[in-house]
Amino acid sequence: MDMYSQINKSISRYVTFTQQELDIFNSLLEYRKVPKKTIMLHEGEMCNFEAFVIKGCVRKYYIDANGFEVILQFAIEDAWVGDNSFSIYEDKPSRVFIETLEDCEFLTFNPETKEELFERAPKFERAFRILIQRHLTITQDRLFNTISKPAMEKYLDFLELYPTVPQRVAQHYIASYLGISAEFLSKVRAKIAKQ
Amino acid sequence: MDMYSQINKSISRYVTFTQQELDIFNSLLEYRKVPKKTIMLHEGEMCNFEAFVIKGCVRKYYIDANGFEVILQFAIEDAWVGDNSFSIYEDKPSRVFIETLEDCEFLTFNPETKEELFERAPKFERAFRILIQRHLTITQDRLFNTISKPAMEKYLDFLELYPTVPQRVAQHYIASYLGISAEFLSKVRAKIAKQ
DNA sequence: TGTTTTTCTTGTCCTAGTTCAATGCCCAGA
DNA sequence: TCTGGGCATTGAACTAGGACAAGAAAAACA
Repeated sequence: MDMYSQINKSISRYVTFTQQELDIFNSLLEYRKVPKKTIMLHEGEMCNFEAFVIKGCVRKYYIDANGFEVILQFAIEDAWVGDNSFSIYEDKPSRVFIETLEDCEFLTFNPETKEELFERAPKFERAFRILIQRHLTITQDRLFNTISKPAMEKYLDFLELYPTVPQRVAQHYIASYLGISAEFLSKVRAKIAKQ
Repeated sequence: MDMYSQINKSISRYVTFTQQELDIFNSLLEYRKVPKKTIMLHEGEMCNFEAFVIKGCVRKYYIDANGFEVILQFAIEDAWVGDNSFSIYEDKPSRVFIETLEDCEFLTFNPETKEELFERAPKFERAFRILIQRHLTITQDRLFNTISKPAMEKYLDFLELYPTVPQRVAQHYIASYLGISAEFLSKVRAKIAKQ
């Protein structure tokens, strides 16, 4: 069981590839090991990678006009991170930060190797389209939750959806993800505890 | 200037197609005219279309547990609407409603014709991937705004981003899009007016 | 044209969530 | 083993925005 079996299984979930296609895929991936607390992408930089998480946990976040962080995504094992925003196509610098929260291992593409992949094995275009579609669905659901649910419900939903994350990251990060203050999350938790 | 020139220009924005490819594209599209106030997709149904708006305005929305509507998208000329959620790939029914707010004209795909398009002209896979990517970026920005900005700022941003929409749709729809109550939006507007 | 229905505004009261500050906690590192 | 710096918790005071109600205005429609 080599390091590619994990990513190959993941990419094959909605599209079936031949061994030859997977070989091309794997040959273009670059392995990267990144220590904890490393900022892999700063706002204002061009994002030159798209990373599949083999092991570890990272967060992707904005910083607003008042210096307030808003976490867009926690990426753990089997997830992809990168500035998968549209700005790449308009050559605009990234608006997000990406930071490791644990020691991490990735398999990564850069814009060139990804292009090469699509040229040599066009079926991957489809797989990545579906991937982004899933990402969009998750983001839309989250927007809906953010708007329409009270803090406690949001937190309980989060626990169900990402049961392993609370044990791995600081609570104030989860608060930031939910769009509530760290203090209030603490109060919500206290309320849940005494029920 | 026929009815396809608009959609062809739009789809060619980030990918260049041959005339032959565009011909395939156009031949698979179906023209649809839908009157105002028509619900084109109900929650619980399978979405069998993806529509490019030639003319008119539609809204896409969720209804939450308390019967409260949350608008996900206003689609006007040159935009695409559909339940472009991931659920299509898992054969799950839609969670959203889609309703025309004006008399509308569309060019539409259904799941079969879209598949046929990808088979006969695979380059479209790429164009639709980029399209979804743009959609994702917009949704992420909106999530960020929803979490981090006060109501007035959200409204002013909306005016800048969609300057024509306020003249076309009822204000309480905009409030729902922004995630604030209709009454409060009215108060925000009053405050802006006397400055 | 008047009538009905929908939309918008304004005011009052109320609550979920914020901000700020104080306290204690839990480790990571010397 | 001590120590200092992030974390979490709790409380008190405050506020942005919500809910409700009533009236005004503007569309829709016949």
